[in-house]
Amino acid sequence: MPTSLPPAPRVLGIAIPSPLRRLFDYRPCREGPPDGWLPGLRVRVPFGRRQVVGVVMACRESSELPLAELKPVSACLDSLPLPEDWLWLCRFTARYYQHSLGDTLQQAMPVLLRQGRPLEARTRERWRVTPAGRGEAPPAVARAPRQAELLAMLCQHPHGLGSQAVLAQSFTREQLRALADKGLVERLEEPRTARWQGDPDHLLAEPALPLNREQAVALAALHEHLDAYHPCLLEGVTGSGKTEVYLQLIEAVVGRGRQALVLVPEIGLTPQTLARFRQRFRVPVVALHSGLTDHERLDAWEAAASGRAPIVIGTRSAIFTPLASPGAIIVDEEHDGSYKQQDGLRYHARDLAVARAHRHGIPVLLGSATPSLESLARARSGDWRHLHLTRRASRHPPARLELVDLRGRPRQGGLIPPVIEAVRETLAAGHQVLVFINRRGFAPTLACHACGWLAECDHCDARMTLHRQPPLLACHHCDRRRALPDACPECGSIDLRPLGSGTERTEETLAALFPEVPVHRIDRDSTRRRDAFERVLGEVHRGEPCLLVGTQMLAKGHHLPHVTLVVVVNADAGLYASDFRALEQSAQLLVQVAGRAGRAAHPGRVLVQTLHGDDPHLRLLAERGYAALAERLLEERRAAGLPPFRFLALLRLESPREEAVAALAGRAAGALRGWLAERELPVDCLGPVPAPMERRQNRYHLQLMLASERRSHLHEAGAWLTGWLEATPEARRTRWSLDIDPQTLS
DNA sequence: AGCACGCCGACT
DNA sequence: GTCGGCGTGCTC
Repeated sequence: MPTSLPPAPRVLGIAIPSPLRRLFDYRPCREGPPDGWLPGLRVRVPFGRRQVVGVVMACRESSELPLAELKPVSACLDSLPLPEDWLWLCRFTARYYQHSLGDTLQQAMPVLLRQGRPLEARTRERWRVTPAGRGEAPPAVARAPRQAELLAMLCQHPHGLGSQAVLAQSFTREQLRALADKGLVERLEEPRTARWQGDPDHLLAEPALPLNREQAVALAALHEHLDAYHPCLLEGVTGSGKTEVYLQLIEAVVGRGRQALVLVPEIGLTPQTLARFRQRFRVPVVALHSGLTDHERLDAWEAAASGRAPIVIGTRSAIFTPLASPGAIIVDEEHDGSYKQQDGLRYHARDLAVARAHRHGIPVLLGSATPSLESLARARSGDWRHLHLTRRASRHPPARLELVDLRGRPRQGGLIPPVIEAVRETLAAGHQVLVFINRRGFAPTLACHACGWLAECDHCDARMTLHRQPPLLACHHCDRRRALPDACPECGSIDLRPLGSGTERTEETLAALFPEVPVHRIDRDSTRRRDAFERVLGEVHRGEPCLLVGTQMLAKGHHLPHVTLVVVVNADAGLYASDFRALEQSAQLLVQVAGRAGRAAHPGRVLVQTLHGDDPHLRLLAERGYAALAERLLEERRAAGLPPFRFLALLRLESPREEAVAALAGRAAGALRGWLAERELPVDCLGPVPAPMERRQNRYHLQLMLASERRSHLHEAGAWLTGWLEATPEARRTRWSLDIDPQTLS
C-alpha cells in the first residue's frame, strides 16, 4: 500500500477520438488508478451524448472553464499508463502532421484498446512434471493407467506441454487435474508470446552467411554506433544481400538484450520474408500484418511493449508498436510508396522511423536499391551515413535496360514483333519470361471507330476500363460498373473496339502465341483469392518455362530465379505525368522490375518498350543507371524549388458542389496570403488549382499548395490554415485535409 | 466525426 | 396529420 499518493489533480486534459484538435477537460473520478493520475491512462468519459475512450494527456489544477461545468471521468481503464515512448510518438505525429491528437492515439493503438479492453496478454496453460513426478512410475498412479501414460509423456517434455498438445493425444483435463492434485505435475500460466530466455551465445538457429567485403564494411559501420542515433542509407542493388546485413544488425541488437523493429512495404510481408527471419533466430519474431485477429494484434502489441518480443516485423502501421528496450529500426525498401498513409492521418512511416530512432538514440537503417530522392539528399549532405552494396551474389551484373522503339511498329497485345521474337527464344531456351504492364483489365478503354466515342465514367473525369473476365466496363477510380454496350451510345455503330492493352489482353495474346507454355496473370483481379498468388509462385519456382504477365505486384520483392527476360510493355506513363514525383517513381519501378531478371545462373535481358526512346531521362536511366538519373532529378528539383530542397504541404478540398469548393478554396487562399504577408512569413501559397482528376465519384477536388524552405514556417502556416478552416462555417460543408510532405499531388 | 435539433416536402 | 431529408451547432 503506497503511503503517500500525490493528491488527485483537479482537472484532467483528455484527448478524445474526434477530429477536433484540442483536449477536453474533465474532473477525475473518485476511484483513481492505484499509482495516481498520470498522462497515458485510458479513461471512459461522457462526450456529448455518448461514452468514449480517451487518453489522459495533462493533469492540471485549473481549466479555462469553471470547474463546476466539467463532467467527471466515468472510469479509469488502466492501472498503469500506456508506454511512454508510444505516447511521445503519438504526440510527435499529431503535431508534425497537424492532426487531432485524440484521433492519432486511437489510430496508433490496437482495436481492443480503442474499445476500452484491458491491456493484458492472453495467457496459455502449460503442464510440467514436478520433481516428485519424475523417475519411476510413482505408486499414486499404479491403478490409473491413463494417468501413468500421461505422466510418462510429460516426462518426455521437461519444459512442459500446452493443454492443446495434451488434449490432442486423447488425454483429458480430468487426468491432468488428478496428476496435479497428487503433486506430480504443475500447472503454469504464461503469456502466449513466450519470453526468450536463451543466452546471446545461442541466439542463432542457423549460422549467419559469410559477408562479402561491402557487406562487412556496412555492418562494421553499423556496429560502431549501436548506442547512438545513427541514420544510415543502405543503397544496394537487387540481389546484393541487404537482408543479410539487416539480419546481422538484428543479431547484434538482440544479442545486447534490445529489440529490433523492422518495417517492410505492404506487399513485402510474405511468408517467405517472415520465414527468413524466423529460420535465422531462436527468438520469437512477432509479425504485424493485416491477417491478424484483434486479439492477436493486442498480444503482439503487449509482447513488444513488455519487451518479451525481441524482433517485431510489420508494415506501415507497425511504426506505432511500443518497444520496452528499442535497439534499432530497419526500413526495407525505404522508397516504397506504401509507407505513406494516403487518407486520414497522412503519416510517413519511414520519416516517423527516423524521428523515433532520434528520440531513442538508436541506429535506423534505411535500405533500398533505388533510394528516394529525400534520403539520397540527406545521405549526400552528410546528415546520414551512406553505405553501398554494388556486388550481386550471382555472377552476373544487374541487367541493363534495352530501350525498344514502339513507333510505327504493329503491336499484338501491346508487344511488337522483335520483342515477341525475344520471348520465343527465351522460352525455347527453357527459361521464364516476365511481362510487366501496369494496367489491370483487358484494355484501358473502349472506343467507337465510327464516331470516336470513348467509354467514360459518369462519376469521374476518367475513362472506364474494359474487362473481359467478367465482361464489363469498370471505373478504377470509383466503384462504378457498366455492362458492355452492344452499339455506340452516340452514333449507334457496332464498330466498338478495345483501345490499348491491359494485363488480360496481353495474357490472351501471349496464350494464343505460345500455346505450349502456361501463362500466369498476376494482378489484383487474378489474385483475389487468398492463396492464388502463392500457388502460382510455387509453380513458377519449379522452373519450367512459362510466361508471367503482371502489374507491380510482380515487380516487388519476389525472387523469380528462372526469369531471364523481362519485358516492360510501356515505360511512358511516368515520363510526362504532371506529378513531380512521377519520374522518380517510374524509374524506381523500372529498376525494380528489371531486378527480377537473371538472378540465378543465367544473365538476364530487360526490354523496355517506349514511344520516347530519345527521352533524356529514360536514356540516362538505361545507360548510366538509377544513381545517375537520381543525381539529375535532384538538380532539377533544386532548380524548381521542390522537395527535398523545399518542403510542401497540400491542402485538399472536396465537395459534391463545384461552386462551393471553389469559393471556399479561393477564400482560404486569400485569407492565408493576407496572413502570410502580414507576418512576412516566407511561405509560398500556390493555387487553388483543380486536382489532376477534378471530378472523382461525383465530388470536385481542388487543392492549395504551401511551400517553404523551412519546416517550421510551413508548420506555422499549416496551423493557421487549419485553424481558419475550423473556424469558418462554410468549411463545414466541404471535406478538407492537410497533407504534410505529400507523396503525390493527386 | 457523431449526434442531436429543427424546419420543409411526400406518404400512411 | 407524421416520416425523413440534410443544414446547423455542439461536444469539457
